[in-house]
Amino acid sequence: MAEAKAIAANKSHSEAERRRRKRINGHLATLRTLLPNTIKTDKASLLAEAVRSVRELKKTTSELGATTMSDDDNDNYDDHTTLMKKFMFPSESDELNISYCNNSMDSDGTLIVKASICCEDRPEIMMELRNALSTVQGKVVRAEMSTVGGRIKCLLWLQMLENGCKEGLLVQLRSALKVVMDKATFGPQNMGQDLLGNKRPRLLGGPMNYV
Amino acid sequence: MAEAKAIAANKSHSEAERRRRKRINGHLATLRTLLPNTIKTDKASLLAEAVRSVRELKKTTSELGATTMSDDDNDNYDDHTTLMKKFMFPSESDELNISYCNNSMDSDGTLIVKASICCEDRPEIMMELRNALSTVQGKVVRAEMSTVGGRIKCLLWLQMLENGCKEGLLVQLRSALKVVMDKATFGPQNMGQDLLGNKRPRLLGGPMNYV
DNA sequence: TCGGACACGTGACTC
DNA sequence: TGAGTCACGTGTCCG
Repeated sequence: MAEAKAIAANKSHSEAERRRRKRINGHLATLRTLLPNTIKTDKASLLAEAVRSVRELKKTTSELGATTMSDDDNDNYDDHTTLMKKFMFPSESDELNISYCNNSMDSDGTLIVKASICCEDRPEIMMELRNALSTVQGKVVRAEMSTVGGRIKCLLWLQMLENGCKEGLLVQLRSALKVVMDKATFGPQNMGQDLLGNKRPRLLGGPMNYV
Repeated sequence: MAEAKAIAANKSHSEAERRRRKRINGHLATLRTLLPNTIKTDKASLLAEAVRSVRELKKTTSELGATTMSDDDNDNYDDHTTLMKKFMFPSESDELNISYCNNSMDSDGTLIVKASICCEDRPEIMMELRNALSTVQGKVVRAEMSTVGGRIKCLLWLQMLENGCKEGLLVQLRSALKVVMDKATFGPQNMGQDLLGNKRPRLLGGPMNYV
């Protein structure tokens, strides 16, 4: 009796352990298909490669300034639209943010500053941005922009040439961009023409057909 | 004698196995520090999370069109400059590429096409790009640009609204962008003014001081 | 008491 | 042969 019990217990125990191993090895196999250069390596090397890849990919995305997706519990990342929305989409409210970029010390000691502006879109905005940026002692080394529904979001990476008085440069940058942002909403040409129909041409966003 | 041998062999065997387990668990621990939401989960769940993260990060980088870094053996990714160069930098030669974007089927069945153009920079190029794109039945949902040394590289993501005659749209897009690209090099205003000194204002790149 | 998760030592296999 | 890796069953701890 007791012996039969013990045998049955042992059996279920080993079976449970087998299931556990199967789960682990299954994930390992999946990982192997996902990673490159991992066709014939052993388990430990596979995990080392996984660590390396995760580090590299995280670095890439953070350098690009992409929002980390793991911040919430939404697992629905299957369509392009969702990714775009999470990555960089103009929001309904005007926004102006300036921050130092991660790992931004350049080889020659200059600093990369990231600025983002979100406001109403309009055709003159590129020229205005150019004018605004010309007042700042920094060089735009990268830009991204996206528009939807008549609003524009623009990300700018500025290489700050002068190491001295960083704070002053940031203040200048902020106020210069703020002018652009506010003009989009409160500027005269906007107040007038918007009521005539939204037919101004745009570089980005909106059906291009009627331009 | 033989028995002592056998015991010694068993000992080294179990020690080797112990080392192996230690290596594996070490990588697992590293992975645990790298991944979020993995403070108190078991080994299998950790690996599942790793799989999820790798998939997500790969998707993010591929959507952004970043070059996969694993393609070569250069491990020196420590500075911003290197990353930028690998990601997107204007090259010396004019380039025009059009391709379908990975995972680009949008929820409403439209297609995302990625176009990249690299040519000489000039202030009118934004306006010219806008004009060129207005001739194509597609909507620019995202753009990235970067300039250095008087050259510009521009990445465009276009959402193709019409499913029919895709190829025709791509041909139109290509020829429209080619006009912009070639005008930068061979256009009249370039031929003339370049010799007068390169003082034309630029939105991106180049010292902004003298604008 | 069960069931899950882990580390351990061992037999089998490969180079 | 010897050193490495793997799957397995088992002992142990925890909720």
